[in-house]
Amino acid sequence: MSSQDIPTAAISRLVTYLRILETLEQQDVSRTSSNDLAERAQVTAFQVRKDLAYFGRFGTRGMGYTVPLLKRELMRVLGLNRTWNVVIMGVGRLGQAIANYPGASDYQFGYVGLFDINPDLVGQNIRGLTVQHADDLRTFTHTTPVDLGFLAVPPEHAQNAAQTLVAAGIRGILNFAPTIIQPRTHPGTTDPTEEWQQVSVENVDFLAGMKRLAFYTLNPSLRPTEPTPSTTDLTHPLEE
Amino acid sequence: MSSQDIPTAAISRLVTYLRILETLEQQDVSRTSSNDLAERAQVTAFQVRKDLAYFGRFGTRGMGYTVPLLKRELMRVLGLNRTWNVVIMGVGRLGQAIANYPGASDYQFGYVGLFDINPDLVGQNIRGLTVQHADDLRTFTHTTPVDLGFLAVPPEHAQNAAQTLVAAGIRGILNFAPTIIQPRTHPGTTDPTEEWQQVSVENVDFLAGMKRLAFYTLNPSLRPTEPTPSTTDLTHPLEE
DNA sequence: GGTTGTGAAGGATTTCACAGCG
DNA sequence: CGCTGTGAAATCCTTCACAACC
Repeated sequence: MSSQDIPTAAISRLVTYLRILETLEQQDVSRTSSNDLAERAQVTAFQVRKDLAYFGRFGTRGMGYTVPLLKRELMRVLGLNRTWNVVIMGVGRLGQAIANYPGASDYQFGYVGLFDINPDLVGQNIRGLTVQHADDLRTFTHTTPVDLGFLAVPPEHAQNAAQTLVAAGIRGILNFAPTIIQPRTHPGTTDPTEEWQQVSVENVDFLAGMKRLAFYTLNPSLRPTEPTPSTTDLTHPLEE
Repeated sequence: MSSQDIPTAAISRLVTYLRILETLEQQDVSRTSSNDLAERAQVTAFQVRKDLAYFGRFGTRGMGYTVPLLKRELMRVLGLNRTWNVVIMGVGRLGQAIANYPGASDYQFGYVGLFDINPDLVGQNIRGLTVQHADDLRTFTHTTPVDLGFLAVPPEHAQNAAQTLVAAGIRGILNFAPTIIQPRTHPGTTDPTEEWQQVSVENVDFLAGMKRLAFYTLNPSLRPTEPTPSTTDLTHPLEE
């Protein structure tokens, strides 16, 4: 009950709220409300308020939320007000697409190194960075602090590549490979290794998304229903 | 209580189980168990059995599951034993990366059309397909049946592009843009339009994953804990 | 003996109603 | 008077224990 009482879904929603606030800010909207955010994020207003309440009190009763203020607070909560040094492991087609994707450079995410095991790629220059051999990652992290590793290798190499990242001291992995990274060095081992203990892995899985979509397109009735509180809190449940 | 009682998380896990079964089949492993699947998928064996039970009885008591049989059943459940005609809306860098990503062509997902509104791209040939103008999608669907649309346009065009897909009769959208697609034609409208009623949207969101990773790397204590039932069902809670 | 399939218990998340405050 | 913040209720999902069966 002590730690670990913030639902992971809440974190995903915070990212969504932040995105909405950025859009509002661009449109010079200065104020918003839990109802407005809820509608745009496709959740209930209760949910918005509860999610925010996990991290503090950011609104003004009777008034709502100030867009720039709430945006700043959410960025702080999510850790987006600092710089993040990122290496990409695997610079084939996928890794290069990631390196070139615009938007990652917002929020001070910066690519500081590109690594691969393919001799044809090592030495090549991509986006101003020279591709280095994966074996040199460990030495690299001695001179350059690296916070996150983006894993874009073929699925059969993903576990090994992840181990290379962890061995180099990297504690956050964004896994693009369609496979599950096991938090242990040796497949048989049951207890996670000490250094794996602190590693966070997030998955971005195109193929899985495709398959989920196939299922829900075939079975629309099993689709989770989007909440539709008519604009207001659904006070006046019925007239009485 | 009748429909809509299968957790969405269960569907994601089925995709994972299927992937594990494919790996096992490649390694000529013919049998598995809920314990084995659980360990590989990083869930509990209870969870595996419950997830499968939503869709049928696929195992043999005392024996476990037959890999090819369970694989076939999961493919059927997920709708992966039929062909899916896909169009890509938006063939900039991201859309082209998607078109070239290997693995999508498994399971009979096939790209039948590429669409964009950029005159520089329209007419170009990519992977054997000629890029067409988005305005021609509707006519296109009259001659070629299209099941799914992959949305890879810049976020500010995503809502419009989604509407084009839906207007053309497409009922499944895989959204790669970092934005939420509203299931309605006009922003103000509260009731989803008739045709949007049946549309399924799945999101594949690289930037959101990056931000969630930042949060959990900064707050490892809030990370959801992976279940670790020692290999067996955790019978013998303690010796007694 | 071993492993699945499942109703029931337990826990976690979401929904709610309203107190609290500008 | 309006909208947030929040303990309590309701719901949903996961875990469990064990019956069923090979």
